[in-house]
Amino acid sequence: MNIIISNNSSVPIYEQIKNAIKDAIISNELKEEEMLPSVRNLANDLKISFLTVKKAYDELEQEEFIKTVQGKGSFVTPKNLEIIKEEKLKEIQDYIEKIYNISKISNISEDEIKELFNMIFKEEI
Amino acid sequence: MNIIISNNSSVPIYEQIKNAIKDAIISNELKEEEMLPSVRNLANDLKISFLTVKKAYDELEQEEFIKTVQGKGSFVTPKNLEIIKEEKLKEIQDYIEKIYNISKISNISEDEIKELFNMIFKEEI
DNA sequence: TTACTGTTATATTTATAGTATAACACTTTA
DNA sequence: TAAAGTGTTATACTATAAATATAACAGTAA
Repeated sequence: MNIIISNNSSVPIYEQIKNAIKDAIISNELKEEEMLPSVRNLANDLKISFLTVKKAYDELEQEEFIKTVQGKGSFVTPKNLEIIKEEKLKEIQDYIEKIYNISKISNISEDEIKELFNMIFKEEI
Repeated sequence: MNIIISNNSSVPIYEQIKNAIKDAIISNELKEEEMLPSVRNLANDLKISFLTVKKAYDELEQEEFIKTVQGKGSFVTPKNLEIIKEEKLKEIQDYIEKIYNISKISNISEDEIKELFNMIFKEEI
């Protein structure tokens, strides 16, 4: 698994790790029941403290993306893909609502937004 | 002008003020050359330190939304509305790109997104 | 037993947000 | 010119979150 973190980002390192692992799970790069890197290994690779990795793993466990067992390691939770998809649809909905609010305040038409939308979605086929 | 701030928000107070004033300028609630509340007045109204308001005003000045003159006050910069609109379109574009990335990773179809989009944009007419 | 896993506790560093206070400087108006 | 309103600056302080360092502890598997 390829995790890239940035020190300069305003996003905390543990959040960056969380997001990278979530994405890997959702895209099936990390499969169900698969073991994640150990907190110490990942910490060494990323040149950060293992406590930072642990924080990321702890939160991923709370959100039920992974399951950690002392002495064994952390593993991807077998999860209903539909549930994850619902969560992602919710995220997209939030973004669309933000776009909606900007458009209302700035007097930007729905057509202009659709144009942008089509541009971004078509440009890579 | 009506500014509502929240202490609990993870968004810093000075950012909340910035956003509220930007929105007021963009929606023309605050018109060109109009004077903003003084740092002390706004600070009193919001029950916060005037330094927090000043920080918001300083950044708004850097972004050229307002112009501050010592001894006089802060005023809305006369600004090409097209430039502001371009900035807002850029913001929308960024959100659409985020949506695009989520959809790629999560295998969510363009049609599903369009459906959400139409739902949100149509529901308030 | 050894070498992996994760866990916990304590302390420290760093950066950011926000506050408090006081003194100072410019502008307007009576 | 004085007063009252603007903004400015400097210093110090508090609170919080993020991240680290270190060390000791505990479970698992070969």
